[in-house]
Amino acid sequence: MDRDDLLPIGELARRTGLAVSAIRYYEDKGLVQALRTSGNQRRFLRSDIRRLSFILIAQKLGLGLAEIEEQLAKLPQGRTPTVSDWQTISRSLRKEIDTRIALLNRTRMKLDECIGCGCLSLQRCQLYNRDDRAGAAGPGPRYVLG
Amino acid sequence: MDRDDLLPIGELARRTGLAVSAIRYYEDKGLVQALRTSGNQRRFLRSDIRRLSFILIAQKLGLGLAEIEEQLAKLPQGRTPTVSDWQTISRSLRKEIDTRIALLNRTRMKLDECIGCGCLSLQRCQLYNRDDRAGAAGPGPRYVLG
DNA sequence: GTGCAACCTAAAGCTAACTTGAGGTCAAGC
DNA sequence: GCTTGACCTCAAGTTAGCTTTAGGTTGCAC
Repeated sequence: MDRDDLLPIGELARRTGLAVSAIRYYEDKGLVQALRTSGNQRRFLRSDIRRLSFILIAQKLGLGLAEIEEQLAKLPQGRTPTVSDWQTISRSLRKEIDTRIALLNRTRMKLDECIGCGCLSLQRCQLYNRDDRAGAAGPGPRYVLG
Repeated sequence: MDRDDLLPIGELARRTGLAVSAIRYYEDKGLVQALRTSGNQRRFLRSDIRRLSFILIAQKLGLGLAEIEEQLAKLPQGRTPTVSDWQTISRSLRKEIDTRIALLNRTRMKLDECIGCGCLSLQRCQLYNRDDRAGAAGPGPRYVLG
């Protein structure tokens, strides 16, 4: 881990596509940590590129920064993350993706039925009928939204 | 369309699971319209239940209110939406879902490769390698994020 | 040793999508 | 006719996730 492995914030921004201000914001929120030069400038580890990239991907999945931090908390404090550190965290992300795909499939199936029956605007709609007919099973399109 | 078909805002809230304040907000944004009683209270059509439910579903898909409004704009102004009105709009939503599922599948595939190779933390990562190795193809995990 | 881009902090501003609060009105039951 | 809960408006507040602004410092190149 020699000097050359330490990146100034601008370089990290270039590598990740993030804005410098965003990275500082993440540091503030505890999602990344930076070393400091004698002149108080931030210096990041190479491994922070992955860390930030992970944040980007997880965000796309709709996770909030707080949840992402929980995931990242599984990574080691002092040392650079190993292969299996990232494997653990990736698997967890994969589960998240699976869940989302399943939910979308469910929604799509219901929607297909709707397209067929013209639902969404009719009494016999699979999505809303329960509430609309009975008005007792709790409000809204919860059937589809889980 | 007699009197009984007109719902006060609280009833609509109950039916959709939305907060009264949220419905007022949507009206303000032009997503729903309300009739008014002589005493200036809002009265909604039954069909607004679907309209609001549609908003809820579309939101779950990550659409913003502005985009949702675009969709809803396809519905007729004066009259109650027909079967085929909703079919049109549902099909459009279905496309959106398809896109999202495809993106998630792509991300998952890449992530699977990563779990196998330990990526995310290594040089040979499929997700980041391009940038990290070449540093030229543009920043960040764009490969996966599209 | 000087210039200037890149860096620093702290605070304020921004957008989305609402909620909350203040102060007042409406309408249905007793 | 009075109480009470549901309704009204308008303005301000809230959370997330940043960006922008202002005013100042660092560090590398010439």
